Amino acid sequence: MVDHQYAFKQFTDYLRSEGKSITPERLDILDLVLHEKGHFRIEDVIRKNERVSRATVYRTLKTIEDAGLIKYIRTIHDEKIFEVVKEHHDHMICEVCGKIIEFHDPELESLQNDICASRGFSPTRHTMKIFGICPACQKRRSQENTPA
Amino acid sequence: MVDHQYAFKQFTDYLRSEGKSITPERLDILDLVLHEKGHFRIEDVIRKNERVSRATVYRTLKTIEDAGLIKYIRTIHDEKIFEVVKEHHDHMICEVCGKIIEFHDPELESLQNDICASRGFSPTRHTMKIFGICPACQKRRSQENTPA
DNA sequence: AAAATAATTGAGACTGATTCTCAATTATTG
DNA sequence: CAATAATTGAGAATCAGTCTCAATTATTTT
Ligand SMILES: [Mn+2]
Ligand SMILES: [Mn+2]
Ligand SMILES: [Zn+2]
Ligand SMILES: [Zn+2]
Repeated sequence: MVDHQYAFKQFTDYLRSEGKSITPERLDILDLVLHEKGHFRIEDVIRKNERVSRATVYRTLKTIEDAGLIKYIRTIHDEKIFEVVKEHHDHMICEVCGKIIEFHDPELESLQNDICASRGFSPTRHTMKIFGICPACQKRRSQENTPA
Repeated sequence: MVDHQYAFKQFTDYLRSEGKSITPERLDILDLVLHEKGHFRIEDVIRKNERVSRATVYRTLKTIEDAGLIKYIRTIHDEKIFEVVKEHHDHMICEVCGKIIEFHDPELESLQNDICASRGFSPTRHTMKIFGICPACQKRRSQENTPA
């Protein structure tokens, strides 16, 4: 999904450009994060790392975020959920099962830019979350409401 | 901006429909909240209320939120910011001064619905935040970069 | 209106998440 | 390699938010 080689270069370049050290802890966390599929929580990273301390996990996730390699969203329950930054996309979040569906729509993006332009606002990034019910949960519900 | 009379009715109706009591604490908090202009933080409400306990402020804001009269967004620094629910709108948030600009665009809304429909997702609500630089901060910046 | 019942409140303890402190360790620089 | 600067780990501290439970207040019932 994401070129690890390239991500490591991005990260080390970022560290150097900021005068930060390249430490095994930082590289380990990045490696772990790159191997996560989809969305993950901080506690996942803490647990999967016997080696690196909790404090450093927090510090390093922040650093990786600052480097632009990961970002986070908030679920309906306000939980922080991280993900590796790929192409830009937005999210649909199921209020029943919590499933997160990613989508991207160029028309939507350009419309947003138009809206900003019309107000003299210079956008750098955005987040959009649509809450609702995913197809699977809709099906499950309609079945429950139609007993045999 | 919002009809207080009507908001109180909405709230008391909600409380009754849920078998909840109509208490002076709840009415006080709602009143305070309705008098807030724009966006406010929980701590604002706690401070402005010598009378009502912290726990009850939290509980009551949750109740008012459940009644659909307020909602919250997260700033760039992850602070919870409440606001009284008016017509639906989205937000532009200035990364320099923190200013929150509200906007509404029907085209954007219908496009979102189309996108959901095309994926079989049944939307109930959404939040969209565009981060960037507001007109005022843009002007300030360009002036600073053009010394006399 | 008083009694009985049900819900709410306040104070402070508690929780879980995140940040901080600082001495010990490790990376970088020349 | 020595000197210097940055990072780390362990646990203390902080912070927002939640919980407990006895005392209080609202609602419902006689
Ligand atoms: Mn995603
Ligand atoms: Mn708003
Ligand atoms: Zn679902
Ligand atoms: Zn601004």
